Amino acid sequence: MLPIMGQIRNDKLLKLIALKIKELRAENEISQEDFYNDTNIHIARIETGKINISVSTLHSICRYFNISLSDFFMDINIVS
Amino acid sequence: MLPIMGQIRNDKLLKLIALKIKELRAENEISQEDFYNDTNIHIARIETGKINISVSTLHSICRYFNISLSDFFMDINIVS
DNA sequence: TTTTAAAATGACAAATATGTCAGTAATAAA
DNA sequence: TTTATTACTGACATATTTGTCATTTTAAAA
Repeated sequence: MLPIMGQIRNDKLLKLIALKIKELRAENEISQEDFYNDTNIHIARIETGKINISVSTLHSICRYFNISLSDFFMDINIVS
Repeated sequence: MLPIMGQIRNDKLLKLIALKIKELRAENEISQEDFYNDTNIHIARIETGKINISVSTLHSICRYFNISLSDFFMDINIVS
């Protein structure tokens, strides 16, 4: 039995997700405000890694940037 | 501006996630109860697609099955 | 058909995300 | 340094997930 920690927020993961989203937004030159106006997603608190977003929310973000969820996680590999 | 629907639960996505988890559990011959005992994650309500789980929770599930998040989403591609 | 194991559903409290605004800090341009 | 833009933080109500059990339904085995 692995020492799985259940749903407890995985901060390292959230930080990487935050970074990735920041990158996508930078590449596409979209401001947080633009993003909010287009999606109603308050991305600031996501980009600071404070929020453990749902898969639906992440999916919406990926769709906005035309990237698949699989690609989104491509360079995100957490061990613990 | 795309007709993004914000964080509203994406049922089609949740169904596919549910299926994928079911598959993983079948492949590994783990019962929901075993899974629960090992992870404290109540997977039944996830496998019925009723819950829009967080990325941390999904990450825990993937770790349990030794699969990356990127691989998990490999065959999950939703348009809308 | 009865027993047994597994899956699905339901309930409930506590924690947390989400939607929405407003306000502050940081950065860049004039 | 002032102005303008963008990023970050905080707050609050509402909705939803999560943790935990218990119960019902389904399916498989005896």
